[in-house]
Amino acid sequence: MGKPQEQRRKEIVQATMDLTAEQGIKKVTTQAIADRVGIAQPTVFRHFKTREAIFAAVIGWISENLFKAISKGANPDAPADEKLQDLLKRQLSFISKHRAIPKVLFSDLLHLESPKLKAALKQVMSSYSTRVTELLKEGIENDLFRNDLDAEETARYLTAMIQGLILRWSIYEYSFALDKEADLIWKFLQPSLRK
Amino acid sequence: MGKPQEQRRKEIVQATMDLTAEQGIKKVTTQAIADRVGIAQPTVFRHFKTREAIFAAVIGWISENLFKAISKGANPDAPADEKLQDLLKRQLSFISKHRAIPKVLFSDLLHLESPKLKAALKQVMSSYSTRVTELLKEGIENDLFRNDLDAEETARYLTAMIQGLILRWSIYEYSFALDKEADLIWKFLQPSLRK
DNA sequence: TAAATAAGCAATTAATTACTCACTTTATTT
DNA sequence: AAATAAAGTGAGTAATTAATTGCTTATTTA
Repeated sequence: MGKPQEQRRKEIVQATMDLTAEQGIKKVTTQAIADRVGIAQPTVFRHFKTREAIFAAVIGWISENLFKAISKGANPDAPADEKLQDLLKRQLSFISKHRAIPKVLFSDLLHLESPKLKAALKQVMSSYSTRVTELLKEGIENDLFRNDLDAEETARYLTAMIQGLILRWSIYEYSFALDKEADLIWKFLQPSLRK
Repeated sequence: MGKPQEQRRKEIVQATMDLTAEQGIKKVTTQAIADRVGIAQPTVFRHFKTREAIFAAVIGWISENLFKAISKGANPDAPADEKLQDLLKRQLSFISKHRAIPKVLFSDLLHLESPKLKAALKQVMSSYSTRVTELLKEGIENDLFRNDLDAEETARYLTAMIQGLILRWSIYEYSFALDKEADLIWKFLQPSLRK
């Protein structure tokens, strides 16, 4: 045998993410993945049934680690506005370390190419949006945010803004520090959120 | 001869946009385009040198018509805040009528697949951003907007929010009225912009 | 240590698809 | 009406690439 199953799977997922960040999804062929990992192309299919399954695993990895990143070490007793700001910071910091994310997020995968992957990505976004909504509701109840805010609607705006920011970061070849944007955005939105 | 050059080119561009809206860029093969137009596949290459050239023409069409749509009939004497709100409305209204736009905007085209198309798309976005910046500057000078706003930065946030909104609209299969969002967003951002 | 199993590979396949070629049809020009 | 040239086509080509197959090698485990 070669390397044990689990390790190889991880290597393949990691290589796929690296290649995606560098070259975009379309150029990530099973051959390219194999080359990067240092195995033959058919061996890839020993570990994943299809190419799509590899990207499903990538989305799984992103999902799992994004939620770890935005919750790990967060202070649950902080006021809601601080928790929300912290969430933004952690999210942007995490994404800034994983450049494959925007390429996966803004790819043809999302656009009917693969219904399964699309559903998986929607799930990630939806969970994220729910978390933002919760924090907004908490903040509204505690008089930290304007009480005429619609939490769901506001969460959609926040999410939209972040996604747009990430798109720009990706289009401009990661040429600015994504994680530094969190404070600026927060400052800009303050008047729209604050009581 | 068949139809005159210019008309066929337009038909091909239109068919490409329709197919892109329905099925995403990847599935828009030259065969699919030919079928939709009602010509043979090789005939497509009489009118466009390559598939990429077709998409370049699509981006050209979007660019041209977006700028027509956001300027046509606008009142140049209105105050800057009204003009900005109007711009948002017109933009969302235009995009809501052309569902191919998000698929082109959020496609692998943008991600290193084709440097030329990427440059073309960047150009469109950049022109749009410039227009928003101008209106913001005008509004700041005329005391309609907060004078501590950074026009460029604020334009980026606005653009990001709109792009994020469009992404959501596309992911959720156009299931909400995009053009109705303009007023809501404007209302939400009011406190962050207004003097 | 033998049997079973997992991991690996070289060689191929099958499907897709942008693009070409040689030729025909149709419209326009002189 | 003949000449010209643009528009159109059927039949290919060449390249790419996900996935399969049959066989080999290494690792467990019974």
